[in-house]
Amino acid sequence: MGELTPSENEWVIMEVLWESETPLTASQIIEKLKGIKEVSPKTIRVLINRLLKKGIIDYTVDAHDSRVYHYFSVKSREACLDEKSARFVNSYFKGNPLGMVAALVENRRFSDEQIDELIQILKDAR
Amino acid sequence: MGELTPSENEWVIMEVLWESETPLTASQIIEKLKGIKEVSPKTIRVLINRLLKKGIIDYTVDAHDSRVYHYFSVKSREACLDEKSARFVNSYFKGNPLGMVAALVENRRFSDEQIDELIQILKDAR
DNA sequence: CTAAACTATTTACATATATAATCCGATATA
DNA sequence: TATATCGGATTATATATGTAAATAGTTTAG
Repeated sequence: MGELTPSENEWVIMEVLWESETPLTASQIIEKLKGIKEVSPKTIRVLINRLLKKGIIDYTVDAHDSRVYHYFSVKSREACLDEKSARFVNSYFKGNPLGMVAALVENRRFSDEQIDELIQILKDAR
Repeated sequence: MGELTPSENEWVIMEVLWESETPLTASQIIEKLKGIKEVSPKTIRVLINRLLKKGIIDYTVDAHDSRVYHYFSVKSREACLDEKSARFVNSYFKGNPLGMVAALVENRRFSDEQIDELIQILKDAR
């Protein structure tokens, strides 16, 4: 059935749902994406359906207004990120995450402050 | 014209070319992939053509045997990795590479030895 | 010389993805 | 009440990708 993780554009919707405390209607999602993502409401609804089909989100129906769906994420951001990252590192860094970080450092993707922060994170992880 | 970087499967071929000192014929590439990647020679030739079309590789013709192409990479592994990583981090970590590393650490993707190694890499980068 | 084998090119087909329009039923408004 | 609107579902189209067969030209083995 293909990928179990959100595609790049589906991810934009997931961010909205992951941020929200409560389930959101399609209209609410569309509203929150105004300005952030220039994409047609029609497209957003299709993406929502694909996420449903993938089992990454689900919805509830309000007893009062049963014709509107309230969507919520079933899969956590952490789980999705972990899958995405694992696949990425496997495909392009021979499964070695250290190679990825080394490349980021090499390409100066981190500021000095971030490097310090990272060193701290790593020390804490030991 | 779409992506300028190799797709996941195209990447497998790129690894072979990046490793090689000299340009390789399709047959040589196929030979090197024996055992590593279980994919039809037909498929490999299609992937080679797509890489050509993307401008990621090119070929030369041997004066003696002009009907055989010798393929070589035009784009470095580093450049491709940098593009891939930038896009990945932008899409899934809001452009913050630190978030990615933090997630990898969080998920225990590094051994203690690797963590030490990383700390060293980071210190050297400062 | 003819047929088998090899090289590159073209075509094919299924799935994934980005993007959006159409359709259909319900509702709200003129 | 008639119509415009809104929500969800379905259909559509183009590109990217994985995967491989068909085609055609050249070469080499028999």
